[in-house]
Amino acid sequence: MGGAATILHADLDAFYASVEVRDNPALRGKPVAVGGGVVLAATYEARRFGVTAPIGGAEARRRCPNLIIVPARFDAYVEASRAVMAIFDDFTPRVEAISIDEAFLEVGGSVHLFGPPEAIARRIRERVRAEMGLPISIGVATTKHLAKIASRVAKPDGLVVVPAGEEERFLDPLPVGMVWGIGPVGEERLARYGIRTIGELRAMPQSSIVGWFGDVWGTHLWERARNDDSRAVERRGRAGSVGAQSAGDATDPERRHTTLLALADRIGGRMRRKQVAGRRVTIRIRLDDMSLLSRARVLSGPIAETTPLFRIAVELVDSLIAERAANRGITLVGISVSMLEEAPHLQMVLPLEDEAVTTSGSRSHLRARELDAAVDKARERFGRPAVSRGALLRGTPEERSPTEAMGE
DNA sequence: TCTGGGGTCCTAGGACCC
DNA sequence: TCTGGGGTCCTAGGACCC
Repeated sequence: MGGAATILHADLDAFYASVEVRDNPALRGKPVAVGGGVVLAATYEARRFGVTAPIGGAEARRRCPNLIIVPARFDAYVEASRAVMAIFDDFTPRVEAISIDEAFLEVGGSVHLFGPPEAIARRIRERVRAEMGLPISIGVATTKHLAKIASRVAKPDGLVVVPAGEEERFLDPLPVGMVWGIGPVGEERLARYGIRTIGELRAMPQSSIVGWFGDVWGTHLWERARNDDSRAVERRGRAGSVGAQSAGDATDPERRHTTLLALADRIGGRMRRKQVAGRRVTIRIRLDDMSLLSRARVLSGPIAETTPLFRIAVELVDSLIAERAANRGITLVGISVSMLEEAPHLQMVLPLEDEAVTTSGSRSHLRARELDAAVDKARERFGRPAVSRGALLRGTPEERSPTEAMGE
């Protein structure tokens, strides 16, 4: 089976909460949660009381009366994440960041410089502790999947190495919920067949698992149970979608439209900053019973402008509500844009570009682009709240703009 | 215990084409 | 005569991850 154990999975412990404790020593050793309405992260002292993301703030206080709740500072977390990833880069060029607080590292090529993988893992942990003041756990194994499980077992603030040849002995006693991709629903389904550990899952014939979970998923799970995972560590390309959502009462149309505009604006701004545009717009609503409904539209050309995105979203959301959720409470709305393409020309409107845009798009498309550019620029100088787009909300969507900015 | 916001991937079924 | 099989694209929904 496979080669040597050269894949690291590094995972910062209780990341947001650890940053808060680091920056405010008075919090050290105390039960701390980050968030407000909902707990986003909690220190291990708080977890002992059952405070885990994502429970509500009120419930968290009930479980742990001494809990200290601090608001999230996302800028600080992004900054800390970048610095930690830069430390990883010092040990290997093959770093695959999979979220703000975790990454895979392939260190097979770094052994001649820094010693065996276990030594590299130890040095990384020391540097992150010394330079960033943050605890980090690392798993070392022959595959990504196993390294990820190993880092979970290592938590908090630990290191677990699974040498080549030891994979099954390590995996078999662990609960199936540790397998990446098996959540509460999958765990429950497997329990009905009497399968609770990875070893029990591994003992099942592939045909049974495929029968339960479908072709693709079943095969994935079967392979993961036997550590059959050949995925390489690769630097990530850009994301496949850009989205935003907002929980809260959106039953009233006016309020809903205001929320949708804010979401479209946030998404549009992010897309323009990343220089991408997308062809599919998906909206999502949540009803008062927590059920979710979605609707999508594929456009003939990609968009990244706030105005058309807003108008398409309103249309999809309102028609979905009219057809499927009239007289129901709406508790969340969300927009997402996918099927992204590079769009390097989006950010600025230059004089020369006017012609190109007018011939390939419509006149209103160009105006939307100019408006976006102006708003983006003003925000850069004066900050977000300085500029709002009140005019878009007056009247019905149809009255606002003469042309649909989607493809022609 | 009724819970945020950002994502990914998969399934099933329908429309449509040859 | 309503009938094959294969492929692609799209829509809606679900589960999962951090």
